[in-house]
Amino acid sequence: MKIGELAKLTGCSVQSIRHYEKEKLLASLRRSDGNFRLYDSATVDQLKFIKHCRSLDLSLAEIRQLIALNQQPGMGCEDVNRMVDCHIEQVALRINELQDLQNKLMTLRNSCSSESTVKECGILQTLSVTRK
Amino acid sequence: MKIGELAKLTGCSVQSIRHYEKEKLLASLRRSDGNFRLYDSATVDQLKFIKHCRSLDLSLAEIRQLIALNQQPGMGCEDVNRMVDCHIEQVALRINELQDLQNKLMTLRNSCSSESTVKECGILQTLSVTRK
DNA sequence: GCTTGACTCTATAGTTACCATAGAGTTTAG
DNA sequence: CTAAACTCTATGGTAACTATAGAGTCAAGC
Repeated sequence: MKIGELAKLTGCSVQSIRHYEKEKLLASLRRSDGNFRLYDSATVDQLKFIKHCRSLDLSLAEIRQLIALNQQPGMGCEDVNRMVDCHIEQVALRINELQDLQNKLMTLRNSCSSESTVKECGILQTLSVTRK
Repeated sequence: MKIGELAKLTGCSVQSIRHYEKEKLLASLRRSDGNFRLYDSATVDQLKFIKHCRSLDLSLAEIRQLIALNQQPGMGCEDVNRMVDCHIEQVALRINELQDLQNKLMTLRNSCSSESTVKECGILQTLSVTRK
């Protein structure tokens, strides 16, 4: 199977696949006589794994780690748990930041009525004031 | 005042200031004989304005727009209002995305107990399964 | 006068996970 | 046999900086 078919089967773009290969998430496999990448069904599964991880916003570095861990079946999986825990924490932090931001933006928005001119615009005035 | 002092007064890094200049958020002002940038107190205010906007996660392009608008005092400020509204919406969307992500990550995390081995790790298994 | 240190200058590379493009080669269908 | 569709590599772009290199400037102390 060539890269285009793999892309269709997995929903990844052709460039992503080449990118993952460069980043060592996919082994560089055989090439055809004309130097085209050739894949089999195992790659389809691997790529779906990667896609699934990406949908959870895991970084390529983290995914690389998971793949490596996956090849040590006997080891404990605390590292995996830790990674996910850490990720959950990061996301929680980011949500809090954004909620703060949301509040600030709402306050800002309320400082101007729509019929105002730039000169009197409460938003621009607020932004110009030095605070905290 | 040279760039280092401006940086200290505003809490921006020296590089950021140069970056803002390159991005046309600050006018390129006078230079000293030795080609050092020279600033006055007006620049301090301008930079504080920019910093305030950045703390609200407005992009440099949006800030550039606001600065331009600010120079048209007679015009209506609907554009300003629209920009802020749009931003609020974007942030709300992002928060929702992250909350979805949070839920997925929690579910994933619950699929593995800490004492497991890689081979049996519920997380890795879950990630390997093709879904949806 | 000279040196040392602190400061500044420009230009460039790196960050992240790709997307877009150029220019070339390969394969396949008509 | 040719044209379309596909693939290849290499490069540049995204956002808002940070970090670095290598060079120049300036003030103070000896």
